[in-house]
Amino acid sequence: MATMHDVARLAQVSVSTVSYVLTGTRPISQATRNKVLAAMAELDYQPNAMARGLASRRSRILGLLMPMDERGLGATETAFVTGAAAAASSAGYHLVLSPVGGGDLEDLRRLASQRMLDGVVLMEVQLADERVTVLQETGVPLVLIGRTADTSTLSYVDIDFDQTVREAVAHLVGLGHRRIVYVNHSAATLASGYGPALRTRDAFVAAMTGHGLDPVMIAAEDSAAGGRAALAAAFAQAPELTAVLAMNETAIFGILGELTGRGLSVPGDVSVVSMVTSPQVAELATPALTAMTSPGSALGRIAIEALVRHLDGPAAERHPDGSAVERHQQLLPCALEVRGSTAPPRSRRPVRADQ
Amino acid sequence: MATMHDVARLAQVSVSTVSYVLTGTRPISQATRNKVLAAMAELDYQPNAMARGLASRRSRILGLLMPMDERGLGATETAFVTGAAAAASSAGYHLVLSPVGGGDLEDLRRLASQRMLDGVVLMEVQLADERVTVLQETGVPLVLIGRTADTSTLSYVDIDFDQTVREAVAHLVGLGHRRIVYVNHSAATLASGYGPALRTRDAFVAAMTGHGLDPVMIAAEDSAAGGRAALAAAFAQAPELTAVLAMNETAIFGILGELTGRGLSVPGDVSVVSMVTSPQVAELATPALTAMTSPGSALGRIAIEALVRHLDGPAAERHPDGSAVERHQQLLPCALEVRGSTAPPRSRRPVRADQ
DNA sequence: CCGCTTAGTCGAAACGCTTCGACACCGCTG
DNA sequence: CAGCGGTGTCGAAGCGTTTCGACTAAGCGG
Repeated sequence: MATMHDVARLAQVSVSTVSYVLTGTRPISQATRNKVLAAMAELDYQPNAMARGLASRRSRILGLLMPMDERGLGATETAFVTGAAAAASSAGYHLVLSPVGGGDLEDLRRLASQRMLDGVVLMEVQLADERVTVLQETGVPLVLIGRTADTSTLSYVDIDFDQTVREAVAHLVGLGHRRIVYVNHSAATLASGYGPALRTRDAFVAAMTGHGLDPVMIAAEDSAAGGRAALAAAFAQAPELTAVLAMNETAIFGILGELTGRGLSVPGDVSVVSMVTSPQVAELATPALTAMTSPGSALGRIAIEALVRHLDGPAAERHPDGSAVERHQQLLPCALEVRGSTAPPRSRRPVRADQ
Repeated sequence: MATMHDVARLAQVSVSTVSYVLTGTRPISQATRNKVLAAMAELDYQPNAMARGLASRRSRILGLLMPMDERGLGATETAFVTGAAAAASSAGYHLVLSPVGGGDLEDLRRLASQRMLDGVVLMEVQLADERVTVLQETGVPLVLIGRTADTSTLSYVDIDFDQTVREAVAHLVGLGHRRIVYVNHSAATLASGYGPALRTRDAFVAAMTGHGLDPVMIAAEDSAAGGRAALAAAFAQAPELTAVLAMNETAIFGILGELTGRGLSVPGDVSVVSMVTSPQVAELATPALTAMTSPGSALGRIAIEALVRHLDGPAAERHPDGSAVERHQQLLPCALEVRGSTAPPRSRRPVRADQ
């Protein structure tokens, strides 16, 4: 491994000059620059990231902390990651993903305190999230995807669940549906304070009552079986339902399966809208699902851009004691994409008894 | 941020002593150790990863290079990642995931040359994979998931596709199926030299002819539509088929949809086996799919363990010119898990014309 | 009681880079 | 022609660790 010394010697300049060529911190004449560049090329020189980081006190590495649970990353999360990676790379940063499990809060603190990460994006934030507290304590610049309950001191980017639900409901109501059931995440997830689940619940109630309709919500486990059970529960609570709005991307296949099992057709008998879903997943179903497409890659890009702006910003105070560090707080709506799973309700739908 | 100097001063010892307490490189008396530990606790000291890395020439960071395409990480890949992360963490390493897109070979070289990664695991290896070459050139310790065509100088862990296909076919043949169609990845994927697709193709031909049966393979695009088209093609080529073996996790939902669309029931009319699939995905379908479950987390764990063994090994030469660095080469089979999508074929299946 | 190992500690030299202060040289202005 | 601001370059002092050689004080066999 060639070092800057080697390059400097070969180019017959001082080490600092080589450094200036690399970083552009000070003006260097074209002639010198060329000599140095030539030497670097000849030696196949690559700067040592550690040394650079130590001396400059910035690693140019951004961390994306993603909880990795067993059910994997959907296309939504993936879009998010790729958007973030692209944004980071074009800002001259590396993005590393760190799969942080649930339990290791101490691990998180260590990771953040070791000064290896210039900044951090935290995904899947809960309304009350200890990880946020821990990260804030370490003083590492932080942007959230999702929001905690109190967002006053935080930067975040999140989906505009309110508007998303409102649009979805409007779409169904516009088609003529009156009896719409919302299949949310599980009761346990709701109880744990998972923001999207809670916010969509409230938004659904608001949207439905706004249309003068009765909001029926079912909590479903994140599995196909959960979806089936949810649909059964839905028919029990609202036998005359004509439309299902589902937040639970995993349960939706169970919902569809159960619908078919009951001899009901989609969208003939029941319309289905999937929320916060990627086109890829929506296309998996038969018929392809009308869905609220999440702004995945935009979300990632914006989060990183906010972080970078903070890092590269002029007077970016790291530990401002009360001083006004600018916060970036932004909501992005999902876009309605109509596919084959929604249609006007049958005008005189034959009432089927719940089996 | 407290430094070692601060700790040393507070504990009234030298800096090197603090370092020895931390690393255990040299014996330290219990009394001194306690003083130092107390000082560290009091100052909330966290070693600076950069400085440590610079001085010791090892970052204790392992990279998991994963191509992130638009269709996201399945549960299989996720299991893989979590397995790897757990193994890394218990070996005292951090695991970072780097989403490397397709094009940036130069980027890859830079990443690997910057001495920020002690070792690298590369996922989704193609039979002819330039990334492998690039990484080998940088001299960074490397373990592959998957294999290139020539594996002589490489360490890898991979799925035993041969055995997996053999078992899947045996399961179907054991049930009485004679006419089995294999739905592989797309023709383009095959042409690009994607190992799993090629190896399973060959294994399928071998397994079927071994049973005295005629192997029919269809290439399907990675989408629901691709699955539908594939099924249509399958019926065109083998109208009397009673079983489908699918490698293409994405296409399988299209296959199921098309089957239903044709009025065929699973497993009554046609049995379906999904290969290299996670239980989570298998459960999404109705009925739940009989599948060959991939050894995801074991794969990740083993890859990392092999890498760590190489790094922590006694005389681990980084650039051995011809010397025998031990290679780790291992194949893991997928496990057959029978669910609801396979059954004996109808003895006298009513022949349906292709629509 | 003498040299020899061994446990325990220290000081200083790296590690490979950034960055600060200094300085030389240039062409200008007044 | 003194003085000045700008440009281009250098040397050296860090950045926060690890690690090496050296030193001291015991402990011990002969």
